[in-house]
Formats: sequence, C-alpha cells, structure tokens
Amino acid sequence: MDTKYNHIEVEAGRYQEWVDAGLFKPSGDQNAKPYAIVIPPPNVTGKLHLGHAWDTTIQDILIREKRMQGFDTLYLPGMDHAGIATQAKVEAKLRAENKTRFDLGRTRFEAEVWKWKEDYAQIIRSQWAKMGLSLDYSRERFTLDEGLSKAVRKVFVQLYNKGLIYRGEYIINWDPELQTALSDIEVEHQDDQGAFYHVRYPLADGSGDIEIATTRPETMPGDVAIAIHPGDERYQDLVGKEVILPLFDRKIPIIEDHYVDPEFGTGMVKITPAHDPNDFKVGNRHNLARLNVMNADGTMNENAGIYQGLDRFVARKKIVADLKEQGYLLSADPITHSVGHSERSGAQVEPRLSTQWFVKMQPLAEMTLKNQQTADKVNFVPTRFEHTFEQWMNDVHDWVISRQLWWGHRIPAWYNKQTGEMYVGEQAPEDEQNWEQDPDVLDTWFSSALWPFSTLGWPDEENPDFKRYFPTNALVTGYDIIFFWVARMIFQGLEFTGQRPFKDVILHGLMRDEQGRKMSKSLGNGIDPMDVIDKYGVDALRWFLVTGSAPGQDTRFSYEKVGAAWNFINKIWNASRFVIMNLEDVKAPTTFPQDNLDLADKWILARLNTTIAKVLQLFEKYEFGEVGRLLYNFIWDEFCDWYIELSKATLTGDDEQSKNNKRTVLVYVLDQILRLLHPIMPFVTEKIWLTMPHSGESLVTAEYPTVNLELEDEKAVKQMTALIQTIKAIRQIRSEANAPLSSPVDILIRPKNQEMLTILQNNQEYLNRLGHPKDLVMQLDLVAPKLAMTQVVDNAEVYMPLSELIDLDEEVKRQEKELNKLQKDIDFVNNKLNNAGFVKNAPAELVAKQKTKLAEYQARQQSIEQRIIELKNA
RNA sequence: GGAAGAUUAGCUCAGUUGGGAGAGCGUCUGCCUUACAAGCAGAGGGUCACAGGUUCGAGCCCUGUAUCUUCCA
Repeated sequence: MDTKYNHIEVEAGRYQEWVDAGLFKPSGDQNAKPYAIVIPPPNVTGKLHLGHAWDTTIQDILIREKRMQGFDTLYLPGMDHAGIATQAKVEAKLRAENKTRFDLGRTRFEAEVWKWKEDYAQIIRSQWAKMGLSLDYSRERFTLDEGLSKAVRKVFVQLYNKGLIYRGEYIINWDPELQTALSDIEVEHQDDQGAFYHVRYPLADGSGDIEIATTRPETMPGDVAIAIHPGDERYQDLVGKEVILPLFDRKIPIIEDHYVDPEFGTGMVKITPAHDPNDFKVGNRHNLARLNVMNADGTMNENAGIYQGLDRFVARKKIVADLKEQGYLLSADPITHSVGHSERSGAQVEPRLSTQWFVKMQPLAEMTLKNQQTADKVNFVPTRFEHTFEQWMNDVHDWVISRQLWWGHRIPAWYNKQTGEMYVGEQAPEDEQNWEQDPDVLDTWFSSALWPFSTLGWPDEENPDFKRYFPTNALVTGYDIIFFWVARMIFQGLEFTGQRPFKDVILHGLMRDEQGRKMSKSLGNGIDPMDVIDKYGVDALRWFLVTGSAPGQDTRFSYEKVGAAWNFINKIWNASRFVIMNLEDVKAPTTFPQDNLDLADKWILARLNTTIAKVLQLFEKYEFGEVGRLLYNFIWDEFCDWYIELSKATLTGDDEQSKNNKRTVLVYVLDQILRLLHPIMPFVTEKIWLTMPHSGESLVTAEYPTVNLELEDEKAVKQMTALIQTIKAIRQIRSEANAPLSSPVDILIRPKNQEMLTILQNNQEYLNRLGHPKDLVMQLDLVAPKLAMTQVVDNAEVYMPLSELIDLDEEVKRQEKELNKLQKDIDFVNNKLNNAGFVKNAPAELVAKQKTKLAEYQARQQSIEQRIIELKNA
C-alpha cells in the first residue's frame, strides 16, 4: 500500500466492477423487507451540480446501509426531459447555425432534441458512476418513455373527466422570450428599479382632471376603466363620469371596486384587464372589455396605435416621452418594486391574457392536507418543512400546466376541424384526420409529479415493481423544490394510488459559495462536483457533503473543508496500512478472541460497540452530521491515537500469543470500521477491505455492524480512562518541561489505591511506550521527590524529578494555577450540592455523580496543596 | 404584509429528550516516536446576539428586541 491515499488508484475501475457483478440490483429476496428510493430526475440537458451531488449522496448512503442490513434495496435512476430548459438549449444551438425550430418543423426539431438528450444522458450516467451511486440501471427511466407518457395521459384524462383539469382564458405569467406560459412558482420576484409615473387623465366633460399613478404606462392603450374604492368620499362626484385616455383619445368610465386601496397612491387606478391579474378580476366583475395590446414576443400590437411594433420597454419610454411632451405627465418618481422574472430565461414576465390548461387545486389540496392528519402522512425531515408545505397547500393557486413548447408530453386534447368540438382522451379520436391535436405540451413537473409511481410501472397496478416497492421509503431533495415537485408528487400520489408516494422526505439545504452566496451561472461562482472529485476523490466529496452540515441547513462550499475530509480518509488509509502490515497470517475477522484480552482490547471493543449503537440510532433519524462526527472521533481519537499506538507496545514485543491476539482485535475493529464507513465512502473502504483478510466478495453486500452486548465493558472503559489520564499527565509534564520523548527522564507515580496500582502494573508496557520513562517507579507509599514536575490526576500523582532543569518558581506558579482551576470546579459542584432544590429534584444518579466529583476534586486539591508546600520548602 | 431559519472560539460550523460548551481550519510550543509531517504531543482561545421569564438548573423551553438570510403574498 502507498504511504498516501491515492483516490485515482482507489477508484479506478471499481464502479464498473460493482455494476458488472450486479451488486446494485435488488436482491429480490422475498423474505427481506423492500427499501426503495427513486432518484430525483436531473434535467437531461444539464450536468450534475453540487445540489445533485448532495442529495444523491444521501440517497446512496441510505440505500447502501439498508442493502448491507439485508433489505431488498432498489435505487432507481432516471432523468427528466426538462421541457423549457432543453428546448431552449437546442434552439440556441440552432440559432448558432442560423436556424430556428420553425425551419425544421415540429417533427424534425423533436428528433434533434432526442439526439441532444442522448448525449447528455450519457454525461449524467458517467457522473452518477463517478459519484459511486449504487443505482439499478436496468430500471432507468425517462419522463418521455412510453410507459411514463402513458401515465401522464391517463392522469390528464382522469383529472379532466373529474373536472380537475380545465381549459380557459385567464391571465397567466408569460415569458416573452421563450414565448410560453409559466406557472406561478416559475416566476422569481426581484426588486427592480422603476418609476411611478403620475399621469393626468382629463375628464370627458371638461370639468377637470384626475391623477393616476402607474408603473406600467405601456399598458395604457389597454386601459378600459378607472376604478376607485366604493364610497371613497373624495371621488363620489366622479362615479359614472368618463375620462379621456391620454394619447389615445378614447373615453373610459370611472367605476367603483373594492379591489382599490384608497390609501395607496391617489386612490384611483387604471384598469387594464388584459395585462394585470387583479385588473382581470375587476374586469370580470364589471363586464369590461379585455383589450390586449401586446404580441406574444412582448412587442406592442395593433391595439397600441402608433406604438405598434415597438418592444414593450421601448414603448414605455416613448409613451412617457409623449405624455410629457403633451403635458399629461405630472411627475415620475423613482421606486424600487418587486418585478417577476422567468426562472428559466430571466426575462421580465408579462401578465398575459391567454387560453391555457389548468389543474384545479382546491380539491386536491384539501385531500392532501386531510391525509397529513392521518398515520399515512408524509414525514418531513426536518419537521419544520411540514409547515412550509402545508401552508403553501393551504393557499395554493390553480396550476397552469400547458406550455407553448414542442418538447414534452403533447396535451391529449383534440379539436374537430369542422365543428371545433373538443375531445380529451388517452388516444386520438378514431377519425383522427378530422381532428387537430392541441399544439401545446404539458409542464415538465406534471410528469415528474408522477415519478415515484410511473417509474415503477404504474398505471399497471399489477406491475411487480409497483407492488413491491411502492410507496417508496424516502425522498431526498433540496428544500427549494418542495413546491415544484415534492408537493405535487404527494397530491398526485394520493389521487392516483391512494397512498403517499414516500414515507419520509429528507430535505437538505442549498450549497453556497465560500462567501455564502447562492451559486449561480451569472455570478460564475458554481463549483463543478467533478472538479472536486478530480482533486480530492469522490469519497472525500461525499464525506464533506453529508457530514459537513446540519439537516435542512445551507452550507458553504470550500475546498478547505473537502481537504479536511481528504485528511480523514488519508488517516484511515494509513491506519489500515499499519494494521495490514502487522497482520502476518491472521485470518478474516469473523470474530474476535474471547480470552486473553487485555485492558486496551476490551476498551476498544466496548467503545466500538457504543459507536455502532449510536451510529445505528442516528442513521434512523437521518442525522448524518452526527454520524460523521461520531465516526471521526472514534476512528481518529480512539482507534488511531490510542489503540493503535498502544498496540505497538505489544506488536514490538515477543509474546507471540499476545501479538496474535492484538492482530486479531486490530483487524476485527478495522473491519467493523470499514463496514460502518462504507455507505459514506464506498471506494476507499472497499479497496482497503479487499486488501486485508476478508470473507465475501465485496463490502457492498457485506453485513452492516450490529450491536453486540457481549462487548460492553464499563469497567474496562473506566480503567482505560484512568490509564489514559496517567499517560496524558506524563506527556503534559514533559511538554511543560520541554522534555521531548527523546530526552531520558525518570517518572514516578503514586497511585491512589491498590486497584490503580494494579492497572498501572498490568499496563506498564503501555506506559513505557507512550511515556518513555528512563526509570519508572510506581508505589503506593511513594515519597515524592522535592524537586519535580508534578501532575495530579484523579487516580494518581505523577512526578518527574528534574533537579537541574526545573524552574522552581515556574512550577509553583503552574501548580497554583491548577489549584485555582480546581477551586472553581469545587465551588461549582458545591453550589449544586448545597442547593436544596438540586438535591431534591435532580436525578439521584446525577447527584451521586456530583458527590463523586467533589470527592475527587478535593483529593486532588489536597495533593496539589501538599505539593506546593513541598516545592516552596525545597 | 405573512412565515421560516440564522446569531456559539480569529474563520466555517456542530451541539436531538434542559444537568459543567465541541470539531475542522487558523494561532502558540515541542517533536522525523519505523501507519500517516496533509502527521504526533501539548497549549491558548467562548458573559453561546440582547432583555426578560419558566426551572433546583437554560446554548437548548417561553416572551420580546436587534441584525442578517430565505420563502410566500
């Protein structure tokens, strides 16, 4: 083995071996419990980013742990056709060739996108492989697969027949750049600089003017009324009158509507039903015309008069200039206001009157919220996101599902060429030639909402996968897509399968850059997980992702943190190297020696057992950060720093029996450590495991550690703690006295009692190894040397005579400082014990513990006081 | 306007039934102790944002305030 962990060598070819050996396929064992996770399908046009890396790592950890625990595990891969994103990319490619999709036509364009899709799907698969995901590729799905498309059609038709899908003309969010409808949640609001234009509208009867404030003067040609709040005393005399629309010389009425906020602006607003969602509702109430003044691409149309053909922003400038010139503009005050932008293109969203398909959300939301009151509810981790979800569901709007795109599931609705009659069905009407299919496609999320069951064969409810693995066990994703995806899967799952689609939703946070900013293309601060893997290896990346944060909490990425993960792996690598180098011909560690265990052996086995118990508990609660911390501390601090160091004393000795024992324990603990770590860092653990004696083909299917009550040993832990304290005392004295291990010094120890003396005597080789005394004296009745460094611990006093070297004053100061600290401790404990409430109310165990502590402190205090006197008299 | 999160060591962050505050990185001192110098040993460093409250006991529970962030309208 190399002296350094080399991730390239460790990872090379391994994944393919696993896949070839079929280790990622479900065992299919009918006696085992099923455990299934479906991957959140990445956009087929994209590459995986750190967010994907994060949730797939968590998924893979869960799957690998369950697989090792004997579950029949299915981790199902797949991708999403990502309508808008993919189409946009392919159109951009065509543009570079000076072509548009219209040049190709729908069929050829779709073929072009499929080609594109194949290329990217391959990239994504290779990235999954690099991440080490234990996916069953034989079940890979794509949202546009025939089976999934069938599911989409069935769902659409069924919801339509139930009256939960409808078509109608409403104001929707329109992306003028991509020229498609967007759902509410595809609109991102951001504060933009704009202006509040105050415009004078003359009354038609010449009796004066009114003042209207607007941020969108370009919609003025679409104005059909002026509204005031009913009963607004200031304007009572105006109701029923008309005003003349400036620049357009058109008369429009003044009406009353509750929508108007009399406190805001002038208390009068212009009503433009075709260009504002609120005005649209006002228009409906008052039966006003819907005057659309814009084209789909955001330019002004024929209803805009002389402004026809101008882009909406150009038109705004022009109209403002004209208003000013003709004396209608009273003022223009700069304001910062919230403006909607397309999540995809970034274009300013235009509220647009248009005929679209919608899902009626109210009944679905009610059903979903009701289900959350039952035992079949979906459990969110952390639970606070359950409230986020329910709150959104409580106030959900109808979902615009049609998109004016070519790439996606075509809406299964046909219109009769002669009669205009509409037909909705899973198949085209029989006389298809007389019908025209709706040109639009469905929102991608409409199909991904079905993902947990459509991938398992639904709507064929007899499909063995669906029967066995649905509902799935866990869904892992970022909290940022609770509304987009998680919520929709839940209500579609309930509506169509009658069950929750997954039991638990595990949400992680957002990966931010080193300064805490969101990673984004425009900032160029994104980190490609593949670069991280190239530099540090995927095991380090996985360890960082999963242990570096608390549940649901955002995390800052930094190479430094990944570097720390690398260091840990290197530590494991080298510890393993040590164990393997010392193994001789020790066999596979199926068990550990029951007899002849020394104190250190019993201790490390007990500590291992405690660690296993805690890890198992924490995994159940998805507390990966805590799992990491626990394993890190056990491996580095206890196994490496103590057990391995102590084992050297035995291994360099010549007692063959003890040496063999030691080897067996070393290899047993290492084997258990590798098993514990394998779900998190599969590559390096597999490599090491295969290098050392092992039984079985691969860690992937090896058994996960379980708690073994026989290994518990409180006494050993207590004794070992005392031994460690003593060794630390020696080291501390040496360090304080600038006496490195290489300098020969005598060590004298006065144990507190016979038990401690026995412990020390039994473990003298350990004291020698880690304390390097020239001479080691241990006596119950030891007479402390006058001039010596002293360290008092719970069960012993440790001396290092240094008559020539010691700085007496310094040593007295050091002991006084120690005494000071001790006094504070004593005061603290005394305060508790003197508090009647504490003694009465605190658990007896705790009170007893405090009493023990006090006794120990006082004993140490006495020793130190005595020592100070001796030093002063020296 | 509504909701959620954050505020803990110089920096980045943990801290899960309330019982003497931890890690990584950084800092200081000393070590090539034959697994690892990307390491080892030792040290220093925190009125847990602030103000109240509950409790024998609060980083943790409750109320309020401040600052920052996010989501929704």
